[in-house]
Amino acid sequence: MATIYQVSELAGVSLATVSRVINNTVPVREATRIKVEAAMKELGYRPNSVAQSLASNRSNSIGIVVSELGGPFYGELLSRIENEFRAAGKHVIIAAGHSNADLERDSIEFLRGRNCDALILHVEAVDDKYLTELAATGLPFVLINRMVETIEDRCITLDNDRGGYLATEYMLKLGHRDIAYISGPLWKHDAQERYNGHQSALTKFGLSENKALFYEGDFQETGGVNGFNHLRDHGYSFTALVCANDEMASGAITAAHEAGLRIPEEIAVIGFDNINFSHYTYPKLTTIDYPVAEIGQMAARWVLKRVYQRPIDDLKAVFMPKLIVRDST
Amino acid sequence: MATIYQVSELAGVSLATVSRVINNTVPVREATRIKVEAAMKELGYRPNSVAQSLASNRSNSIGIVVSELGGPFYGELLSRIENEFRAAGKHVIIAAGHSNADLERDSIEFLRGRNCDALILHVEAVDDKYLTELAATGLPFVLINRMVETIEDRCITLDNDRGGYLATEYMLKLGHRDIAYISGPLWKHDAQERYNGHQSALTKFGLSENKALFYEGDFQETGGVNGFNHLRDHGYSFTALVCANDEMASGAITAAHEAGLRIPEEIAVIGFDNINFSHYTYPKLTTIDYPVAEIGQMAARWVLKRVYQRPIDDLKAVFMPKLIVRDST
DNA sequence: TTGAAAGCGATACCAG
DNA sequence: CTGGTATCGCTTTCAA
Repeated sequence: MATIYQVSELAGVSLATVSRVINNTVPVREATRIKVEAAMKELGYRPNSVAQSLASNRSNSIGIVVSELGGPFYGELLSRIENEFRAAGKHVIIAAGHSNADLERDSIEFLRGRNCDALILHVEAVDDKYLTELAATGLPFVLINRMVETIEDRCITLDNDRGGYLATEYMLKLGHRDIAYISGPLWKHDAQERYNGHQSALTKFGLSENKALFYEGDFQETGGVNGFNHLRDHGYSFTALVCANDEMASGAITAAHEAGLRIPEEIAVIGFDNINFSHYTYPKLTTIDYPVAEIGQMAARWVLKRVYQRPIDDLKAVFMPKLIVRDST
Repeated sequence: MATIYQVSELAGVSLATVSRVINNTVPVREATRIKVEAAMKELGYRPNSVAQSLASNRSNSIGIVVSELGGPFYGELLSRIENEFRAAGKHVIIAAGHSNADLERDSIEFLRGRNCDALILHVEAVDDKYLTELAATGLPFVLINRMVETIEDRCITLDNDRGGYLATEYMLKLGHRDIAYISGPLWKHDAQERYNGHQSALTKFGLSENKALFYEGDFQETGGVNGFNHLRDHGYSFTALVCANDEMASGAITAAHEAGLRIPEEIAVIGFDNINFSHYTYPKLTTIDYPVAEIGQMAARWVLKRVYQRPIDDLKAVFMPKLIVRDST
């Protein structure tokens, strides 16, 4: 692989000049530029990005930590982020945190070690203190789907509370009064917030929550299945089921089918997230839209603006969920 | 951020020695190692991986090109690959090729520019010639889900032909004779192979293909919807539908529901890939299993063995698809 | 076992 | 506008 030195030699200019035409930072005489470009072409030269990073102290890479690489939710998120950065000539390094504090910390350290210019984090297990201290180190990063007061300006969130409210409110408006709720793990911020929203809606309608109609799931499909069965076995009867995400809703629908119940006639079901496959279910799932793509894009723009000084004006920090009515309610 | 130089100073040893304890390449006296480690700890030292890469001409990063970052298929693939490398202290840089030759080439060039030690490619649009030449440059890479004879030893594939055969054979064994087929874009190797398998099965059973029962889709859900409607409008009637992937099968099922048809009583449907969400459908989708996780793992191991000389014995090149019977047939 | 010193391939400041 | 040169942080001979 040709080096900048060989190019400068072939072009008969100094090494510094070649660097200039590569980065076209300062003006270079047209004739010189042409000579250099010809030389680069002839040698098939491509700058060594590692050397560039070392010299400039910029890696042009952004680290991303998400819980899982698989899964429709993260897929879409990553996809959008990659797109945005790719267009800007940056690239992403991705690591999985698996919703586990140690692994999340590991991933973050790992990425820091790769000299990422910035990080985009979707971490659930590390505590606020860790993140606050991380911010104090000067490492630029954005936090997705989580609000930490001390570093509020780095948070891009969805109003999960509102989403939870919307879901249950919709059921209430349809006339349901016995509404079961399958939650995500309550130690996760978003699960807790969605649940809060659910409770608010009940309160708003003058109802008090029936604990027998609550189940704490795991945000996975099996959680939906188990939750549904548990509620049917141990709980009061209910005509509506609110699930804290689509995977669990899908599981619940499967379980309902197996129990021979008709949806939505006998039980109405609503999910949350509006993942790509939420309409694979039958009947198609009514859900709350989580604008992942937009949030991913915004996170990328935050970095572009704050770290790379790109001129971007509107940085939006809080996104609003939206009710998507389909056939399961 | 502390540098190796500061560590060496604090520890009272030479810079070279510090490097040795970091990489524990050559023996270092126990006492020395302890001094150095203490110094590293005190300074909160973490090696600068960029500098390491430049000096060693090793980036410890593996580039991956897939068609889309979203989507259940690639998600699982990436997830497994990341896992495997993470455990080996390597990391992945991911780029999307979007099934487009220019973008795929771009992605590859981009990754080469980042000095990846190796590449794992799931590319569909670039031609064999390009890949062959790429191999000739000395860049180590594995090709997933595609066989290019000239670089056969770098290919890890699924026997798509066999998979297509299995799907149709199963329908035939169930007694179906009017079997419609919704294919992927035929310019894609895997789509073509799966289709070939379908034809072989028909032939094997002494049937000739009815072109009116063929539709070329796009591997997306809408392709399944359109395909189904097209076949119903323009084709002969059929009792079974073979789809070249699960997304299209899901679309077809939706369309069938809308047409008021019962599955599998009136139309049996089978998919291909066995993506995570293939059982979200109702009835649950019968399909052909594509062992993505294993293939991802194998690709990672290929790299670990070939590029990083890790002792790994069994490198398997061709994987076999498997019939997964659920409720849609 | 350890140290000294020569790179790795760029960037960027300082002159000219 | 262009050239010279120090520098980035670490790896890797070569000697000692």
